[in-house]
Amino acid sequence: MDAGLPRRSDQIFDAALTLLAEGGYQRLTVEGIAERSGVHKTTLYRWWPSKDALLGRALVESRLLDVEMPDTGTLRGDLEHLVGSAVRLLTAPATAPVIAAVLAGAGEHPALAGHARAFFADRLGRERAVVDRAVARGELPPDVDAMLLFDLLGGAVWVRVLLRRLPPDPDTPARVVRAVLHGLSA
Amino acid sequence: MDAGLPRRSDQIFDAALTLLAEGGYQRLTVEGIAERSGVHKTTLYRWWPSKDALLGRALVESRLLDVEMPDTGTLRGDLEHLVGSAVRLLTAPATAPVIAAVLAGAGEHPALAGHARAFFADRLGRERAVVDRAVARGELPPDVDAMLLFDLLGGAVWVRVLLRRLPPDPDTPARVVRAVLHGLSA
Amino acid sequence: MDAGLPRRSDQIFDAALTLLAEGGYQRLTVEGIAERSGVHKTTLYRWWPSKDALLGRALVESRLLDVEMPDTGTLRGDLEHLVGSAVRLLTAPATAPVIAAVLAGAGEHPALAGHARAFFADRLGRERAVVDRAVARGELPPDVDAMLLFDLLGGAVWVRVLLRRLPPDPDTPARVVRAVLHGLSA
Amino acid sequence: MDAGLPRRSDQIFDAALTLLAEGGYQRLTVEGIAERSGVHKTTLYRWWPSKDALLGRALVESRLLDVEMPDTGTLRGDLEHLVGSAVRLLTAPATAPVIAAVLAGAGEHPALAGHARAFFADRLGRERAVVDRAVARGELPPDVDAMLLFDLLGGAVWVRVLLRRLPPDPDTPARVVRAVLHGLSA
DNA sequence: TCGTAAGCGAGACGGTACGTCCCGTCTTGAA
DNA sequence: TTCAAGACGGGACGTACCGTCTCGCTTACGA
Repeated sequence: MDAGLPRRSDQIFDAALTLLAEGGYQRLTVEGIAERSGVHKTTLYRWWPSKDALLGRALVESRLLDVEMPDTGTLRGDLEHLVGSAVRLLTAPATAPVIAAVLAGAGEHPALAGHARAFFADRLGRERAVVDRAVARGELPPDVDAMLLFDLLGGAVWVRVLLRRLPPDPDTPARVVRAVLHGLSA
Repeated sequence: MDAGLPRRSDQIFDAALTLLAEGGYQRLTVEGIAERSGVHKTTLYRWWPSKDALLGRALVESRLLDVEMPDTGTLRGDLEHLVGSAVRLLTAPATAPVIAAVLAGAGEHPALAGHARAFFADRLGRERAVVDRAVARGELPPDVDAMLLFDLLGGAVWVRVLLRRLPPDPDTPARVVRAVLHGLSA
Repeated sequence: MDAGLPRRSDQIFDAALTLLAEGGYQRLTVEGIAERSGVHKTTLYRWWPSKDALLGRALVESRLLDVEMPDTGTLRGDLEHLVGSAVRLLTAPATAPVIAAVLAGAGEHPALAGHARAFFADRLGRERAVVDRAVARGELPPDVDAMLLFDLLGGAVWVRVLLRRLPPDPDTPARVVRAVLHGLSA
Repeated sequence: MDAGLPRRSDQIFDAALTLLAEGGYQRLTVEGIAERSGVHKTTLYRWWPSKDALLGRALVESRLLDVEMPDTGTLRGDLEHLVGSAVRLLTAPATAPVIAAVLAGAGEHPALAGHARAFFADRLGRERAVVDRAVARGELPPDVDAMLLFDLLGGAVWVRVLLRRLPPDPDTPARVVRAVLHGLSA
């Protein structure tokens, strides 16, 4: 896809994500990555200008945060699937610490924030297919604001899991989807 | 609330928040706070175990993140007001970096995360009054899930402002509130 | 005499000079000094801006290169004594490597060169006493150029020992002194 | 003299000596020579085991340090000429840093030291002609110690120029030669 | 009122990580 | 097959903060 990567880029990315998940962004150090991946620190700086650049690339290269787009035949089914995926991403031991760390770091590190933004943009692009099918089926009006739809869904999951730290609840996807589709007013 | 604070705690808190706003969490250093507040580094460590603890306390002490609860007479009005406040909090130069920094730190420092959680819980408690009035006016069903309501609103704002970094848009509050009240389905 | 020195300056200076004698200027590293002296590298940089500054100070502080000024009663005796001292300084296992390293380094490091210069100036000042006594005894004309005298003596020793690497010869002092006092012409 | 030299050895030697004169031994780097001479670093290491070996060879190849042997008809004239040459060699912008660098390197690198020693030996060999003529003219006794003669002259110049860093003085050659020929005693 | 203890300024220190420079070796691909 | 290009492991550099520590001064309170 794009040009050069160091020979042992796999070990490097693995090391970066593992350390990130283990100790958070704070304890993710270039020297740690070097040691863990068996590569010299100098080599890391040869390829990436900073820890963040390396991490961003590692996130893209690993398919860790990829979400499969559902096609259940109904909008409700697709959305519940997506919400479930989001909850899983935010809670599974393999992914939760990575996401938490990236988004924690994004606050301070513009580079990380950029990566996060690109991630969301890409995801939204793929989510639009779900919306398009729903519009074709007449489940959503043709002028529906797809971004708002996913922001409501994703934002709620986000707040509940990461900020409120609510315990997992199997009903959450259904309730959130229902609220977004039909509203909460009397 | 709890006991001791050093003599010049005001200067210290000011210094901390100012530096935070100026340079982000990254450039908020204990030595910087010490220098800026005319207090010795040792003194800071005497009173707070870490930078984050100091910062957490500074946030509580300053009323920077306080939000006034609206009472416009209609649910829609109250909610739009709250969404507007949230957007402002997340974008105003004085508060945005502070929030970003807190959430950055929260990922790594349980103490800060606790502060953040408490902040959300407290806010929700005060927001319930808005919901109660709406229920009394028949604008919301009595069994409405108030937390979900505010999570949808807040989460969408959150995602759009912090993760997607959308440019400010005066229509956002109205559109988000309408979507949450009436749903997006056809 | 002059102000601050770190607590363990003795160990530091010892470490510096030992490493210098052992491995030459090349292998004299700040990290090596730190390790050897049980002091942290940061501490060294707190007190001296560079390796050279530290080394210069170490040379002054240790009295390694001090030479006792003779007073044998005759000029010839005094000078032979001084030449012998110089030869010894340039050949003794404890001092030769240090001098070699300093003067090797002086070529590239102005700071070291400055220290060397100061050393020679100081030495010359003390050597003048020998000349003054000789003048008083009538062994030297009152307008004798003391610096030239010692430069001839010292320079010859220098060239023979360090540049020509001649093997030690017990007659050298006498021959050099005689040549300088009476000349070589027919 | 000895076998192989890389194709662009001229550029390489030029680059080495230029960089040496420009920035001193310190800033003479293999990578710098490679870049400057348009040759790859690997090539340099193929032909010379070290920076110093390369430098030594470059010095021999360039005739930079050659000194023409005078024949003025008098010993005093010849010697003053030689002393003047030495002073010039040690102070001229083109040669001074080279000499300083060689002697810096000589302390640590036997190869360079060998070059230096050979240089002095060769020089002395050619200087003997001056002495022989003077003996023939009766200006020096037949058993004069030629090496000592030149060591006194050269050493004094050495000390004054390199160690004491005395400012240039047109009288120096005459005074030094007179002292060496006739002595300093009353 | 006076001593004793807490608060504080001052700053040396060990320590971790940073990002950089250059060294000398090793690998690879094209001529 | 040779040799350019250059990636790599490695060592040291000098810097920024961290959090700990010891030392005295001063301020205030309680006996």
